[in-house]
Amino acid sequence: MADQVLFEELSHQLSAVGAVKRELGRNLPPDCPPGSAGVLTILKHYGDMRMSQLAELLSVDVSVTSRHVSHVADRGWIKRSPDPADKRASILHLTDNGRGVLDGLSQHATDLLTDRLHDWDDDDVRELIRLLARLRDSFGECRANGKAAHQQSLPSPTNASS
Amino acid sequence: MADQVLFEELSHQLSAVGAVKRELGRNLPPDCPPGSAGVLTILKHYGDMRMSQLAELLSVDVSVTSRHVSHVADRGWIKRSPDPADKRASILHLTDNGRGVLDGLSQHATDLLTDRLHDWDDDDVRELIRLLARLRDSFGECRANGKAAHQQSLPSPTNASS
DNA sequence: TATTGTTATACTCTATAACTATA
DNA sequence: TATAGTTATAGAGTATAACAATA
Repeated sequence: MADQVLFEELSHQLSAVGAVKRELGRNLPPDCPPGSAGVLTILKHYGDMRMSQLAELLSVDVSVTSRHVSHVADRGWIKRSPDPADKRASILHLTDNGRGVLDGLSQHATDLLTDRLHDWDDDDVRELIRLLARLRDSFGECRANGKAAHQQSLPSPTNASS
Repeated sequence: MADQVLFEELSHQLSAVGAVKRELGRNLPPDCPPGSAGVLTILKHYGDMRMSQLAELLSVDVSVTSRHVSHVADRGWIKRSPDPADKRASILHLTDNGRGVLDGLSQHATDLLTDRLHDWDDDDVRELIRLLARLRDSFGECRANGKAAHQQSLPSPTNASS
């Protein structure tokens, strides 16, 4: 348990992350805004899933996810297959086309980070990843209260294409 | 220097921070959106400054900063004083009124973080703050290339009210 | 001529609420 | 009745460009 001064400072630093995120979101293909990139990234990372699961992993409302999904589906970057277990739902699947787009995005992000973080060593990067993931868990638990079933049914992160 | 897999993961985790920021931005007073809170926070943290410096610290364009500043100035939370050294510029100053609003915001953020991060210890919080600050520096340096003068003229962070 | 700051415009992201179809 | 997704609406953030005043 930390004290108030630390929490104020953390709050401050979290706000500043926005600039980094915007920088990472620049120079994307015109048809691929950050929201679309997020969809593709999650699908590659975790594999096929339903809309509701994707929304949970993106940490945004299902309605928002629906629009992003439509955007990438219109461009053939993902495919919506009917879910045999529930006719209301669809299974979202990253297409080869989408995988190609994602490879470009990934390369762009890597290039930028390679430049900006040239003086970081692996341990610091790993530590930052670990703490951000934990931060997200700490905030996400309460949101998933009482309906943790989907966590179990989610596939583990698998970089299927690499 | 880290490798591509780490950078992809970092990019992914950074995206997820948005949910935490939105959670922190909820339940603010109706007249104080996150952008206003950012202005007040920076002014308390660093002291009086000009619009351009504030924009730099917020990591957004001056035009955006101008709008946020107008919003909080209209409500008497900051004061714009003419800059004796340059008639085009103003010095932004946090008022007592604004300090009061900020105390409320700060309390809200602290309460939320106290709840969510109840199982974190100080060291992990400090480490996350350190890495986020460094991340910001790594991205900020390039932006200030060739015009680093303002960095020297900025007062050091001082929690003037605490 | 260059710089500080303001304003108009347009784009993206987000949540809420109402709605359809299925469970 | 409850849940999966879609769509319409509205609010907030941001950047670009054109502009006024001053350096």
